Amino acid sequence: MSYDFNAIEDKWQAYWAKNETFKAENNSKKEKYYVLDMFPYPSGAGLHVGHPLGYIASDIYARYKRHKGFNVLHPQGYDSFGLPAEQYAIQTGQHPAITTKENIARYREQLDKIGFSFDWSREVRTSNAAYYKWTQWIFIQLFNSWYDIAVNKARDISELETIFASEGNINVQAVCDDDVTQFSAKDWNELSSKEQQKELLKYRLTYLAETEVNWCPQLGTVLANDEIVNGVSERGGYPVIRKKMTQWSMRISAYAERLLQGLETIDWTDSLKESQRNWIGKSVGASVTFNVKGYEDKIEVFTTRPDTIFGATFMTLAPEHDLVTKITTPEQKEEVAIYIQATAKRSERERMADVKTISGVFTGAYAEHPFTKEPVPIWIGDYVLAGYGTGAVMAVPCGDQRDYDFAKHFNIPIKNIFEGVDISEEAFADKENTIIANSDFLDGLKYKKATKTAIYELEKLGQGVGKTNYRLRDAVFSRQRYWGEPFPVYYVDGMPQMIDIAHLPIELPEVEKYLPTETGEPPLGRADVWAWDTLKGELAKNEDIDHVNIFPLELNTMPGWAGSSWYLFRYMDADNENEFASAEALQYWQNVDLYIGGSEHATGHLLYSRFWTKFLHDRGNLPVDEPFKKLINQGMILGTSAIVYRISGSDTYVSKGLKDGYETEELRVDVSLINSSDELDVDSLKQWQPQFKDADFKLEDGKYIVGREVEKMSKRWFNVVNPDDICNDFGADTLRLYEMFLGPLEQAKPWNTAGITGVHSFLKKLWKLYHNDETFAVNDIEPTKDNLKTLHKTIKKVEEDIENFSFNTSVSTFMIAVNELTAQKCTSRAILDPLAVLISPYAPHIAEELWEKLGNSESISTANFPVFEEKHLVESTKQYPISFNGKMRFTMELSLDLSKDEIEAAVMAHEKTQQQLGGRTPKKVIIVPGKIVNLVG
RNA sequence: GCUGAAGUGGUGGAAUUGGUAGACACGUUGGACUUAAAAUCCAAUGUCCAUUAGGACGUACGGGUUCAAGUCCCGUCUUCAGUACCA
Repeated sequence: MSYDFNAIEDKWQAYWAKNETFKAENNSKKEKYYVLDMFPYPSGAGLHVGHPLGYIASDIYARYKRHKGFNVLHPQGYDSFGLPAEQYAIQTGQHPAITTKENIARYREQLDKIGFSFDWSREVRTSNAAYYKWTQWIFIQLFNSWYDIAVNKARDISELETIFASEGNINVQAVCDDDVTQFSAKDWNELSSKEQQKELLKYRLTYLAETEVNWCPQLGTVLANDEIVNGVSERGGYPVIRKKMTQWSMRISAYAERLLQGLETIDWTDSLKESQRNWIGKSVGASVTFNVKGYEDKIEVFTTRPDTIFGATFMTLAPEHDLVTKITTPEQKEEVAIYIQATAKRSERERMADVKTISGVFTGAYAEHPFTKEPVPIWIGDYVLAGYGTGAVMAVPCGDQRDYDFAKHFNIPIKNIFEGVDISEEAFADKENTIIANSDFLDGLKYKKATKTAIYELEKLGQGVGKTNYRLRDAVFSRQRYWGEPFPVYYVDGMPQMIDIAHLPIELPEVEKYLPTETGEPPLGRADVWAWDTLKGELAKNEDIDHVNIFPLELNTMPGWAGSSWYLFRYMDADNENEFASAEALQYWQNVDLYIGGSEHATGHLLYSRFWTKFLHDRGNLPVDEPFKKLINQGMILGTSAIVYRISGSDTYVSKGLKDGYETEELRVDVSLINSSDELDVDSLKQWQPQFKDADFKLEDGKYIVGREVEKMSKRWFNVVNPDDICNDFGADTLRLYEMFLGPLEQAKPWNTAGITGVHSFLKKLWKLYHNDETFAVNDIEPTKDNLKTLHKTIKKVEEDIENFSFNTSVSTFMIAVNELTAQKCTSRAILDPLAVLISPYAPHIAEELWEKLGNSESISTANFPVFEEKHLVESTKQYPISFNGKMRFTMELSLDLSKDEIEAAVMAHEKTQQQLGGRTPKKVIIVPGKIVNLVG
């Protein structure tokens, strides 16, 4: 009876589907455990072997936790809105809804083949109206909220209106737009309704504002900061320009401090937390106001070094700073205009690439130093960024290298305010190891005290205040695209109004042309879309908003991260039509215990979902304020591309070993045409693409050898390996084990099919352990001591491995166990029964099959097992000979099932006995739980 | 530049806390079975010296601590990832 993996896997996948084996119950007395994968974009390319890596790891953990007796929620779904789905639809000329549906069907088929224990009854798709109804609902909640700094949480906007009506905004501490001015209750009540709405918009957590956005003409949309990499769009790599547009924004900046603090409470990797910290970019310092000589205007700067204020010998403004044109003197006007034009021409990317060149120009104007009242020349320089702080700096050349370089370049005086520090070569940026000098009342003080004193004195003058600045910007939330959630918004007299939640969802209309436009006009704005009759008709039923026939709807759509920011909660109660999830479900499942996904979402999805979670928590909609308790980043599986070498200008391809004799160019060819020793199947290549049809090949030793390159797995490099092929040839259990065996979960590693036979033959050996040629060979004889030792050793190691997420070493442990038990000719049920349990999280199909043959009625996947619970004494005594001062001595290692305290007590007793007997005591005893290392004389 | 991670055989990678470095697997070599191949099984496989017995050297490099270092400390080099004029 051979190991027929295809039949076994089909059988059990059908069984699991039919019996809904992995359906999680919302009402359970068991302890809950929530294991989640980052849900995929259903792109047209389908899954490659890299995608399931994280899913396999989470599946092992989910299955393990079920065995441990937990009620495990392990759902899956699709992030089906957003740019990738739409780009694919554009390429294939089909409607995104159709391609998305097809892609999802394909993904599902591929996922099912691998045997995941997903609870598909809870599947979510962000592009389903039943789902995005609640995305729209959350948007409305954000619109109806403001952030109260006094209580440090979001509150209902109606409460703010009440405050305004009774006392104005004088006592309100809120996160709001910069241009908010003070008003009294009387002022407020005298405002027109429209003016009041305008004012409230400055406080709402999602608001409409004319902002400088990152506009990508090729994609026809704006992009968030995290969607731009090195100055070009993350998707497609197209140029991005700055443009002013009226856009919806999310006031995530209100949560900057809490997003930072919350990192302390969650179990994520340090590098990921560090990325979020950098992205939030907290810096503590002071805001200082400089008066401009001859003008009423003031220049506000942010500095982290108010202690160095006496070293400020000039100021630098960003070329885009509002005051530049106003304060520039007539003599400098031309020079300044030329400079501004030149910098505007340089793209963001060029500016970033070229940080060495120092450029700037003097405005001719002077500010006044707040303390010395001396004139401070005002310069413009593109090293000052308009987007950070106030777009202006007080330049302290002695303490900041950039200011120093700028000053040297333009011969601006440098004043040394550090005692005994040489600044003739470079600035002195060290805060800690110096004393301030030449600084009036700051003389003789150290950094800390000087900072405090400077802020105190500035506050006394009314020219400064201690301030904490964050790099985190509010997130632009509008996209000029078709394939996204419509906003539940219409406009009356230019002011946004929320559509009543009774009318949700606002469904995305069917359109003929969904391509983006280069001008920024949203696709929904095209005339043909005004067949949006369903919506209009629906809205018209409500007399209050009958005027949607006259007043326009919001035509932008939401960005890709909208739906993914809260999907984890929808899984808890996926079919609920009345709430995004019921209070009971949310209370029971709380949040995700284990989240596995790629690190590329560090500053996007993972930050936004934390933000929405905190917001919904503030508004009483969630019991938790962090979405993901523990997070693991799986490393990427890379492809190994195959390269052929074409002799330039010819149709002749030369084998790798001969290529140095020619001038060649490299072409990538499909990796499936290559065998395990890098030899190319020339005939298949000729079939593969027309360009190779009549090609000649220069062989070495009768073979064409290709070059190899490890790079990202991608269709365009022809290096994609499809998991379906692996499942067909070796089985899903082999694929699962092999992906784990490849190396540590979190590490990037190239896919290489070479080693897969080792894992596959392990499964065959496992099968043979339970079978004697044609018959099932397990019996009820007593296990031997060796049998038990092998089993218990394996249980201990596998449990440790799973808890530590070192799945790769478990596979080795299984191999050793099977080899040992085979050598021991073990046929005892008492061993082979628990062994099947142990392997089942990794290789569930074969485990189920063996488990059934063992005569068990219940599915191995649903039963709880004591095997992971037992504590066992592992008897292993090793002796290591070591050399100590020229004499042979021994160390002894004992593995005991005792706590650390118990071991300590035992060692003390041992020492005492040894002393009483006059024997030698150990020189050193190292104790760790479960083990003693005992150095004896 | 800064931050983080890492550097171990021909290859992927093991080695909880300092305690037999190279588990396990791939590959390679030899053997068994077979008419043959595949499959399967067995043996060898860090490097060097030695016929053997055995010995020397070995975890990027240079130092240090220790009875004992892949692991800890100091310095250097390299690679990968993230980030970047953040005032």
